[in-house]
Amino acid sequence: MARLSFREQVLRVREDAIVSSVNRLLADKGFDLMTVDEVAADVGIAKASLYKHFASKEALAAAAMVRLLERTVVFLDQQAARSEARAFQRLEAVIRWALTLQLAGEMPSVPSQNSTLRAELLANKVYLELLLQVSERLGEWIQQAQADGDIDPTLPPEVVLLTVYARGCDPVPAFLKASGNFSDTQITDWVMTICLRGLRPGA
Amino acid sequence: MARLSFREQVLRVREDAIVSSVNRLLADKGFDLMTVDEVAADVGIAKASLYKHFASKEALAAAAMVRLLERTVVFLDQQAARSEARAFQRLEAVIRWALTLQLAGEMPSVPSQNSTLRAELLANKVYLELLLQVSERLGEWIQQAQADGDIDPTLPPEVVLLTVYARGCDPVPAFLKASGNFSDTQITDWVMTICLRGLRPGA
DNA sequence: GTCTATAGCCAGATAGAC
DNA sequence: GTCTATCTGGCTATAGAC
Repeated sequence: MARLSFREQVLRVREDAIVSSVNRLLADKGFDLMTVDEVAADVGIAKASLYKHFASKEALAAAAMVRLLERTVVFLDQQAARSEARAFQRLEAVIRWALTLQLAGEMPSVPSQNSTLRAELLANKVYLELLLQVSERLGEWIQQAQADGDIDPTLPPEVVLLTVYARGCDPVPAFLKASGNFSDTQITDWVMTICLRGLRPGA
Repeated sequence: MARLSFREQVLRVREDAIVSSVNRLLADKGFDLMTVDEVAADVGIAKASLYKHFASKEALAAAAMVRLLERTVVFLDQQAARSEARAFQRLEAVIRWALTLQLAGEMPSVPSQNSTLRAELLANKVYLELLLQVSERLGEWIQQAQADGDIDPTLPPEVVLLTVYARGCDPVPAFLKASGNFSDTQITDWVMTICLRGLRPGA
């Protein structure tokens, strides 16, 4: 039993290494331009070995998305534990975290246009359940923040939620970073400001 | 000479039909998922004929981007003619126009990640010149709006410019439209509000 | 479970007749 | 310039030995 457990641990470590590579490549090139050959080369194993762990390229991307959502749940737990914080501040922290991930090149991007990928994600129960959980918890904070007068109450929560999610694939931070003129902190602050207060002058 | 001119006209009409198809397919599926076979089928000609007009798939996309920029210049001219308008109102009109294009499925999307496409665009002098012209004219309006106190003067104009450009590939409008719960006008107004005033309650 | 080698497919691009 | 037919390369996925 100890030996079997050890093997399982090795398996998990290897699969985690695979998902890490996929995560980075998805952040770097996106799903369509990422090739399974690259993933295999990055992990350092043969392509056929990859397919022993994951059934398809879509399954690889799904695993990366699931891990992202799992980490998001952990982050939401941490924020929920800040009993002194307002809902708005928690949302602010979530957006800031997403921007940090993106600037670090760790935010996987999966185009919603790809139909085969979309189908596989919608058929993935773990993914759907996590996505639902994250959306519901963010939705509660959004409504609380609206009740607190911190977020425009005339906006439908659905619109606010999508706006928050969209920070995960906002092209602006990457472009600003590529220009080389600004620090990550500056970029994050500006994008946060624009998201929360808009382009108009502050109060 | 009249006959040659006629032939040239036919040529231009055909190429315009090609670019229109490319434009729609780029808006619908994006560059990576768009296939040249689809373009040919949509136009109603053979693939080989397509290649008599455009040298590559990248050249097709570049032509669509050039046409978009040309139309943008026309729109900027119209706005510049509104002598009573403030710079901020002109920028507002530009963003609204971009959102309208997107909701109509006429905003071509070319991922900045694709290196071959990127290389071809950066080698395209017409494209670069138009992009520069648009950026400079928008940049002037942005600085004017900042001087007028309509846009936060602490934001670098470069950041504001990228934020404006990003409205052209904002995934939020399409998602809201796909939900089927809102009209195009509502969607546009909300995204405009969020872009200009942020998520915070209005003044 | 790991590898090498390859099947199968699809998309970009071209040849050559008309 | 338009077509049909084809080439070529790259990518997903798998076969089969170890």
